[in-house]
Amino acid sequence: MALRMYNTQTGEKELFVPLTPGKVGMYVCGVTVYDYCHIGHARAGVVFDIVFRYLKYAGYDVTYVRNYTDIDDKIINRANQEGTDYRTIADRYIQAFDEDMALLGLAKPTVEPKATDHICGIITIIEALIAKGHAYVSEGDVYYAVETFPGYLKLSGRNLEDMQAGARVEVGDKKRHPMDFALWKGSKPGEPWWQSPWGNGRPGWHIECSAMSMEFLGSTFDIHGGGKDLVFPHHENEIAQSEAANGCQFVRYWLHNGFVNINAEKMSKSLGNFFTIREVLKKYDPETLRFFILSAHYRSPIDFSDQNLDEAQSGLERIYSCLAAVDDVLQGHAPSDEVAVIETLSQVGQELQEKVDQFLPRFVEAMDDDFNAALALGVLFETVRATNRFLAETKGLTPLSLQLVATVRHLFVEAGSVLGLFGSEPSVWLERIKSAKSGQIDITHEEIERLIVERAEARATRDFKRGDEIRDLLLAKGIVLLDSAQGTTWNVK
RNA sequence: GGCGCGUUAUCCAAGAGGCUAGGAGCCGGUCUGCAAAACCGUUAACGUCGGUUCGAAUCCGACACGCGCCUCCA
Repeated sequence: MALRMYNTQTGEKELFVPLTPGKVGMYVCGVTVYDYCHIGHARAGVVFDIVFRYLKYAGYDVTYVRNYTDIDDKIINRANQEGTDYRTIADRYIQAFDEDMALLGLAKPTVEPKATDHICGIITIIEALIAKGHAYVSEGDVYYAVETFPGYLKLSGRNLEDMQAGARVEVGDKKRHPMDFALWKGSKPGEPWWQSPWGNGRPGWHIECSAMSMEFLGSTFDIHGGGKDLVFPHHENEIAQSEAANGCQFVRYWLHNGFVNINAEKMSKSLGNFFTIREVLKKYDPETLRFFILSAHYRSPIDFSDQNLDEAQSGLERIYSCLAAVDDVLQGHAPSDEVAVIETLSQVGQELQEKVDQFLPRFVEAMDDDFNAALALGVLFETVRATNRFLAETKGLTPLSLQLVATVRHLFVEAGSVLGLFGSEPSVWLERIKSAKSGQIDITHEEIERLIVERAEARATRDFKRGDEIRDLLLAKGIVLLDSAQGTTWNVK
């Protein structure tokens, strides 16, 4: 099987063949840095992180470019509100973005360019567009004339007439056609500006991506990604700019991730139903959020809710618990490289061996099929079950069975490196979840410990009534007691 | 109005003509003084109505419901 991916432009899954064998150029629209990122940004970030990681895993030499749009109306507005300059705002939210994405475990792209570092490239493209008759100057602004580009709207499969029928487009008198869009905007007093052949001004939205992708990936490159909401107008406009200026195909594969919904409705700023990554991470572990995002196919919508996050956490805990048990077994029982003498596996051992043998082929098959991470997770869970069963039913681990368990561990590390999961020490991660939960209770650890001791004493004298009373008391406060041969520990419900 | 997408068991969610997806939950079991936790096992589904086919969640058509884009958006 070979990698196939869904191309928005054709509406089909296509076999991936890079422009240059062994190499991939990939550009993903980052963020406009004027506020903290929300869960929708988290999804886009994670989705294309997986694409990036999987391409590398598949052996490609990947150049991954993800930009910061650090000059824009929204940034300027925000700066005016706060009585500061655009740079302060942009830098603040670039830093916040970096922090959020690092928490979510995103690998660093090869390059993370800023629009304002590419003003020259932007001006060059605009000049070329004007020279070729695709753009025109109008009172200090420069606009792209959409009617001059025959392929306009080919990505979203629409036409200009239909678009205007529902028209909520402002007809600016500076524009020749209502759908024309700004490449360059003359600056008003007090606004940031750069010198240009058309006077002082700043770039419009869209053009920065054409300039930066061309700078780092060339006129034609393999993959361009972003959220579905960027298909129109952002990506259409990028195509129009780049293809008209360069006279060649811009992007070979267009990838778009689905939305994050709240109660089945798109999360968006205008609806006011959004959560920032920071807010969510106060309550949930970042890996839980990442796991949640990966539990659905990247093109489907996902519904963000406490219940769904809780379920994701339960699932991830299941995997980490299994890995913790595996590490426990492996600790002190380093599997020897010597092949065991004549030794055969038990029935459950053979079943696990089978899962282990199928693991990578099935994982790769899932990921090859348009990055189906949800299916890939299914493979992991099946292996977890087989491993748990093997561990539970195997007494006295032989060299062969230890080797098997060690292989399981390696496979999870390998798959985890592609999914950006299981980077933590399992026992540490589980402990962190526990302590995070304990932040939400109103009883001190000392008090809990005192009651546990009291209960132990009661049980020692077979005063089970008192013991159960204490257990119920703690349960009412959300504390679950875990009795074991080694004593009693506790957890938050 | 134009264009597009979706509807899978209690919930989340893969799959896309015949082959156990998976997770959470329920229930049963192991363990326990009893529980809990953990682990094991188990259950159930393809929106409605037609059509194509030996065979349809899967393909085709109609309908219903939900959603998205057409304005800034990941």
